[in-house]
Amino acid sequence: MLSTEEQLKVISSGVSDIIPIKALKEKLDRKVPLRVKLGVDPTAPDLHLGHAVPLRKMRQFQDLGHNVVLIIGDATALIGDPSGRNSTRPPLTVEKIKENAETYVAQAFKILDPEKTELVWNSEWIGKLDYTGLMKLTSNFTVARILERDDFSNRYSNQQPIALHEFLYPVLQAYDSVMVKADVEMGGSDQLFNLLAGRELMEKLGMEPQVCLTLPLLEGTDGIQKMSKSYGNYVGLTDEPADMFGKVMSIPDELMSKYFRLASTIAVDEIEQIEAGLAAGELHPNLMKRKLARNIVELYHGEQAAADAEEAFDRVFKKHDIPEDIDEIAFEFTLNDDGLVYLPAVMAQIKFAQSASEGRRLIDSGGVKIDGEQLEAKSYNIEPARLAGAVLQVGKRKFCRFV
RNA sequence: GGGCGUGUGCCCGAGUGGCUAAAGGGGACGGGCUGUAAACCCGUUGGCUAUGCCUACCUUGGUUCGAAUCCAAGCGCGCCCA
Repeated sequence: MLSTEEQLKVISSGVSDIIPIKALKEKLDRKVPLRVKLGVDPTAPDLHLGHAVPLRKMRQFQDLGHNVVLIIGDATALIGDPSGRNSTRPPLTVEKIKENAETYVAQAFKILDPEKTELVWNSEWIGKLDYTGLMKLTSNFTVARILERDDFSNRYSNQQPIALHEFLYPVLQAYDSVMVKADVEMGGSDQLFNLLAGRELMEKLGMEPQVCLTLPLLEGTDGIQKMSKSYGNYVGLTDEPADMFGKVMSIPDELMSKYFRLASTIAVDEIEQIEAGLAAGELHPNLMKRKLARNIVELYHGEQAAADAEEAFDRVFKKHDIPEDIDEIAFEFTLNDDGLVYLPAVMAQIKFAQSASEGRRLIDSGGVKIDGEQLEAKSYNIEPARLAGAVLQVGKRKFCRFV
């Protein structure tokens, strides 16, 4: 095992807080593998790089020789985490939870080392809690303590309802920590309250309290809002290699370092060199972003796919060529009275434009090419011979070949 | 239960009888510049083979030659009183 100092360097890379850092040092000094806990809500079946952040951090712990406990919160999912919410979440059905959990685990093991992962469902112990148990458990927390939490106090003062069972969420999450005897629990920075509740409960029950490690939220490809499916700025773990590469390339430069630290497998020492090189202007941002993109694609799709994705990227965006693999579309052209094809309608039908009107506008603004040749404004009607077997390009990234 | 206010395009938001397919901003998209980054510049942003036609300002009905704009009811949201 590496020295405490060396381990801390890796562990603290990219994190937003470790509370208390001193306790973590003491734990590491014992040279005994730690139990690192991450609880996940089986609510989001399609994971993206934002979800991968805590998983990556878990993997780093594993690589340092520690063990991780991944808790599927199937019991707590019935409540729904109130973190960052201003209203009660609708409860999930049991079947849906199972289904989500399965996809989650499948994707999570692309990152985690299965050998060093203990996978548990918290219904195992929460489901066994009886009335007496629940009373004992909840008596460890006061209403005032729970109400301190921002989400709750805001809702309370804004006269928005807080259902009684929502108070149980932090309590049960804390109970998870007790049951798995966690040394470290990690979560997003919005999870701090829940993590601290675990620390508090363990202490009350006479256990050594866990260390809370929070990770920053990862911004999406727009560089502004947190990565989320609903903002359309996410990089999905199951995205096609070429897409994934392109999306990573499109993140703002300022975000590179964060992505390196939170989403890539590149070693901390090397990241520090890259950061220094970029700051000094010795390394070109584009090359470094490529490195990042390649590494991330490699992680989820393998080396070959990453190399192919980069090549395809260059082809289209550097050489302005047509990509190798284009969707081939068997399309029956309908001819108008002049024996021509009305292209805007075709574009709408193959979803390259929202409507024929938009298709017309795209043509007028020079965004449409046939076999690489830009169409002039108002040239809506095309000879069928020109389209047969030709490649239609709309904008920078939409291609198809008519067959 | 009572009183008041509010509802506009993807989002915010102006408009308060005809000049409104609806100002302005954001976002998005297209073009230019580039490193598919950022910044910046230009353009587009309801539908329709289209110098015009059609559908649109919560819903339904009404007033009017004419309504996003006035009236009524309903629905949603918000505030105040009980």
